[in-house]
Amino acid sequence: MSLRHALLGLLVDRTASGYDLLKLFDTSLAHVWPASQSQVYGELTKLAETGLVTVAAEGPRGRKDYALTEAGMAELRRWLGEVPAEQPARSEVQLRVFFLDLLTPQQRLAFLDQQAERAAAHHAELRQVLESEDWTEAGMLTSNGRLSLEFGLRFTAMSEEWARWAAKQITD
Amino acid sequence: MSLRHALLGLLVDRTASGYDLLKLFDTSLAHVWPASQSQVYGELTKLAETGLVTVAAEGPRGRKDYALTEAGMAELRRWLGEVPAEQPARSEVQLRVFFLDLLTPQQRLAFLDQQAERAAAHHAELRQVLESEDWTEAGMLTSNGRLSLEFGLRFTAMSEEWARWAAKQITD
DNA sequence: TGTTTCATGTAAGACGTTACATGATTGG
DNA sequence: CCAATCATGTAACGTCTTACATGAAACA
Repeated sequence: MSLRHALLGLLVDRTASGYDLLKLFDTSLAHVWPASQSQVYGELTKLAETGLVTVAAEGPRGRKDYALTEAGMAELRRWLGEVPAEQPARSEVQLRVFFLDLLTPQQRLAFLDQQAERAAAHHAELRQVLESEDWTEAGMLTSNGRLSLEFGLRFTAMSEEWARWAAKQITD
Repeated sequence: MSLRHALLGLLVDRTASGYDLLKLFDTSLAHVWPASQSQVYGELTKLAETGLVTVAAEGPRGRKDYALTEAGMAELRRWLGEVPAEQPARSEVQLRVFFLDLLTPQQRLAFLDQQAERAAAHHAELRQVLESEDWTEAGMLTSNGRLSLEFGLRFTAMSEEWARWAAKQITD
């Protein structure tokens, strides 16, 4: 139930509509916990029913401004205090690697090259975020966002290196 | 639909029952694409209905030995030839990092330390697999399995380093 | 006035998890 | 004969994706 907690977390220092939250997801949380429109609206309704958030105000086009309740804040803290369960790591790319020898040598190499390129592109994208963001501002990329971004940078760098290494391995 | 293709892939060089496949998942594919018992049996039934696999033989306790059909092999190759869609990376851990400042400084440090320990433990586990497996044997860990294992090793090493780095960052 | 942006909602279906349910065979 | 292992299946429930549907307000 991480989506629920992501929403609660985003509502800690602002009140927001589903529409606003959706944009926050697309910017700050996109690489960490993506969510679709229907999911966000659905979850907000449930959250309001449970009393973890309330509709603090209604705006122009049926806009509902949600605010975190005390119960919501308590739930968020409870979740953060929990020891997270180890989540099963699923990687379609690694699954393909398992069956790589069903491809021709050229195809294998092309696949790994492509993965390397992809990781490099993603890395560059994150680097741009790092350089463009104003880390002192109270946007959503606080110092914590910086930590998470660093993880992304390291992950993409590692992924590219691995793909290059793997390509070399299968060339022998 | 990766589960489907994982099953087809495992049936390339052996015929196997759902029970056998389940064990293969728990050993070789556990870290790449885990699957539950009900999922495996359900998918095999669908696969047989579609004609991608057939029941080649029936054994003792209602055991069904599945074999890959030509259509199944074709589908597997088609899938492997495809350019994989970039999959949304969800990480509960990184989501928690985003909201880390709702915890006390001690809790934050404890969380990151725990993550570092977890990554280190996972890394050690994979290293054991690397050292114990006989890579020349035709078990399921072929040279491809080696590539995938290397990814796991690098990923867990990177994760630990990141967590240690992050812990240092928040100490300042 | 017409296009863009804001804004919310629902429905169908795929995928995954956990739990329940059942029974045959093997080996000690 | 009893326990462990082999072996399959179903049902309920939660999550996520894609697509459909609708309309108000802002702005040019």
